[in-house]
Amino acid sequence: MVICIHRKFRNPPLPNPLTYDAVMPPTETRLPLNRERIIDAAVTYADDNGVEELSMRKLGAELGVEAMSLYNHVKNKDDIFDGMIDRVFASVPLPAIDAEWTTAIRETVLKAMDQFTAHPWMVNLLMQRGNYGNSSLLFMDRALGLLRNAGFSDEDTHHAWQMLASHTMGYAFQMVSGGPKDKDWEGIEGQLADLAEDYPNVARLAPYLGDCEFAGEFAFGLEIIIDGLNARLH
Amino acid sequence: MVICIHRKFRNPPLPNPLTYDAVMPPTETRLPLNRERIIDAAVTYADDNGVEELSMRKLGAELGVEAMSLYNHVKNKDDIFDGMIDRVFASVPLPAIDAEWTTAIRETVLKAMDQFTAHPWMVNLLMQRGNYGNSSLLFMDRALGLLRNAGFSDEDTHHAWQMLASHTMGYAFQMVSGGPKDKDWEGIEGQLADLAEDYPNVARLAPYLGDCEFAGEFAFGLEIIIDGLNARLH
DNA sequence: ACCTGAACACCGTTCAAGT
DNA sequence: ACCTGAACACCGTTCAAGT
Repeated sequence: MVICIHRKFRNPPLPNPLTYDAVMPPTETRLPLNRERIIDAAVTYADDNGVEELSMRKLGAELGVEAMSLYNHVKNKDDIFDGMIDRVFASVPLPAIDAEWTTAIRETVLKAMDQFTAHPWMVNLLMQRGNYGNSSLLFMDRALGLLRNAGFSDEDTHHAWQMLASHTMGYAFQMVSGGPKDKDWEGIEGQLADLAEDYPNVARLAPYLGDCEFAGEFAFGLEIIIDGLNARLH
Repeated sequence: MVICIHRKFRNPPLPNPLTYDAVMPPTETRLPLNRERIIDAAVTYADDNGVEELSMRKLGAELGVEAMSLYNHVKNKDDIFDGMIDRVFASVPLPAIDAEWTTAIRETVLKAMDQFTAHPWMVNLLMQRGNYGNSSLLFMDRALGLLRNAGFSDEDTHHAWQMLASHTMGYAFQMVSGGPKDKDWEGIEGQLADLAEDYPNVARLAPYLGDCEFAGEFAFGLEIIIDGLNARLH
């Protein structure tokens, strides 16, 4: 959760005013608003409540400020979204550019997926905003360099990266789009049982679709892709 | 574009009232509103203007009706979204369940991709709504049956399908998320030239990233995946 | 049965006004 | 320089009222 000192001055005093005054004297605890704090709060809020719940007014409240104040530090809501995307990309460790490519790319892709699952709104934002921030460019540059150094041609480097990115985004997508939103899974499963004669294969594979132990699935496909690319390299 | 007869009665008369009266006598041309017509209009509107532009009020206007009338035939906006998704899935030809699996699955996946590119909003909606409508279930059931009949175990069938679906959604995703939205491509390319020393690999591969002849890319990866899956089958 | 206007509780964003 | 209140032009959705 975002720690919001500012806000406390607008609310009733804390249970123990002595500790309160001692720990945070009003004048210096009022840390100034800035872009970084806004992005931080937005990421946290989206993690906790979903991006679709994020609004300028709520974000302002979270920071103890009116919505309109945000516009002094941020261009608009899309700018905040771009900042959130960049923040996530910045948290993915960059691949060593001259390592053995199969293990290095596997590691990198798995780390990226970790971040995408940790921030389920990421894939959504990426789709509507694109990914041309500094962090994403740097990340991409390193990955391309790794593939190039491994011996892929320019064209095949692009092919390989596109394929790895698609696999990653595709799985992240499936994870996020997950289940039906409004209807409960109970209803769906009951429906599946009822309609087993209409969709026999879906019904039989429902257990796999349901629990969907995700990491294993993703790694399975990743190996096939890496193997295929490696075969084409030699 | 949606043909909207109803609306004409709220607007100034057509240039030639004689033809007008002859062709469409007011009483019977007023085709009643229903779910299907609403979904139709929504698909067309989203194709033309993007989903983010679609609102109940605009959709109503498109149909010559107030926004509130829509609620007589549709639960809410999400219900419309679900209808749109189902409509697209219904337009993908189902795979023959007992054909040779590699050619059949390739054909099916490519046809699905055709629809995803024809309706760029599809991937977006799918992500926020899930895909458990009748058409998508039927489509999925056939695909799973095809893989099962080819000899895959239940578990491998699920793996294979998940992988193919991820590849498809991932590429569709990349296509949709395409370029940066606000900033113009000019600016980005100029920036890339300026920052060639920061992102040398991105800069060198920019031509591939830019034009991105999409279908070839997608097919390239699809072959690798099909080959890999086939190897694991035998 | 179907459509409507008015209303409610929200949005993102602008702008003049405050300190 | 930073924050604010009021306002604007939009949302999705409900509901009582019309036919």
